[in-house]
Amino acid sequence: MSKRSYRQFCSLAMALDIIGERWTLLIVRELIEGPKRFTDLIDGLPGIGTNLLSKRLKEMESYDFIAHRRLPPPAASAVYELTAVGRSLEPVVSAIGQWGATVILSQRVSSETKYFRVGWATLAMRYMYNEELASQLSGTYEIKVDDEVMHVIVKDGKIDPRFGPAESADIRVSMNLDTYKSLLLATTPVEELIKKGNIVIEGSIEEALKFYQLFMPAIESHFDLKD
Amino acid sequence: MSKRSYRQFCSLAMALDIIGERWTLLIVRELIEGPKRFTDLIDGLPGIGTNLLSKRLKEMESYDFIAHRRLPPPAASAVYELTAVGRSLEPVVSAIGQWGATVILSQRVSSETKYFRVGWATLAMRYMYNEELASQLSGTYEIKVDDEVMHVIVKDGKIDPRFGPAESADIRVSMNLDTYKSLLLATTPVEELIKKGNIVIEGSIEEALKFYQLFMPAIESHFDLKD
DNA sequence: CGGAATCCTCTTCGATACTG
DNA sequence: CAGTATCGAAGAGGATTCCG
Repeated sequence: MSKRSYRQFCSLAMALDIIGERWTLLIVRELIEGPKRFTDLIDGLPGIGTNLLSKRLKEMESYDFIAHRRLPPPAASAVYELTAVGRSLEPVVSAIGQWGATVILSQRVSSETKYFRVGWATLAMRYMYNEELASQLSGTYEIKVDDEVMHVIVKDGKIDPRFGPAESADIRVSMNLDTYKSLLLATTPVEELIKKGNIVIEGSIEEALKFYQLFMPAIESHFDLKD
Repeated sequence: MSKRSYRQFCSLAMALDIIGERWTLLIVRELIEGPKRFTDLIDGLPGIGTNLLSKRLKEMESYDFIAHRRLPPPAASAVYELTAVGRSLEPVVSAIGQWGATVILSQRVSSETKYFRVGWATLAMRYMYNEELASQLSGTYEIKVDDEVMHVIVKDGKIDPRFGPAESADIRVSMNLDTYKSLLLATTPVEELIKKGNIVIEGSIEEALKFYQLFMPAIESHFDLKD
């Protein structure tokens, strides 16, 4: 056995020995949303292969940053969930995610990203939004990408992005994945996407645009990266 | 060719496509210290193998987060250095490093870490020290671990850790790697290490202990992680 | 000597098939 | 549904060689 290791007495290297393996941080991302079953994880990690997921889960459990728990009788299934140590990885996920957002935007690296889950967007929103702008806005916004739905509750300068449809939304927008990509990569102006009908909005367009602005700072900030 | 990719439209996954490969973040760590030559990098990355380092450097150059520059005639060697995009990875390195420090401490994962470079410590100090305590201290502290030397200039609540000996140090401490490990992992009380002569101090012991306190918060904070 | 290419072995990954 | 078993493909790592 004897896991692969950098064998360096350095907190970065030792951390990477633990969380630097392929898929590990993506599993953490999935579990930040909440406890999940094995198959839920498979669905959120397209391409992983059941054997590797199984192996990673065991490693992560041995490091005590996830726990394998059997739910009480009614829903007699087993779930994986983050422990306190696992949750302490949120700043790491957030730092990498933010770096990714700005760099990907600055390089327009859309590549051929085949997969998308709306849960990934809810997580990203949580660390990408502009608090100051959020305090000037309030309401419930429902967003549909392809056939997945999420909604965001904006209130008192905070946002609460959630998976699934809203009970009562002030505004509903829907689009397909390609449109969503051009929206986030800022390859096409929003206004144009709306005019062309690629984005369908139920409710006030102005409010929808304001909502979009909440996530624009990241989109702008890539200009700072130029040498 | 066609690099391996998660192919997910998620900033975390896309970032990991770029920086998640083995060794990549450790190369960034090395270059945060400053521009380095190929062989300097090899020395700071024990076990990497020249072919793999070469491959990683090319990848990183293609993503524009490092640059390969030839120095002017006197020192006619080529160096690698971080670009602005590369430097923007510092928060990532810092977040992972901090997580590593606390978790490693909480689990006493010393493992069999064979390698150590004093440059790794200077980097770690930069994001691990307690600013409030630092403001109550000033002076130049020289630290020797095995046969490598560093020094830290503490002034106005800031610290400046550097590679190499100090021109004039107020306090000099020296120890071997094993002692350094028990010091940082807090497996043995400092006082005992000093008494036993494992740590040799030139100058005020009290001042040396105060200096050590600068880096203790991280050592204490692991208790927060218990479930 | 610094840096890169080649060759070879070993481990890890990824996809599918199979089992309780 | 929740994994285990299997196997070909890709990547890692060490040594050696080649080029300047």
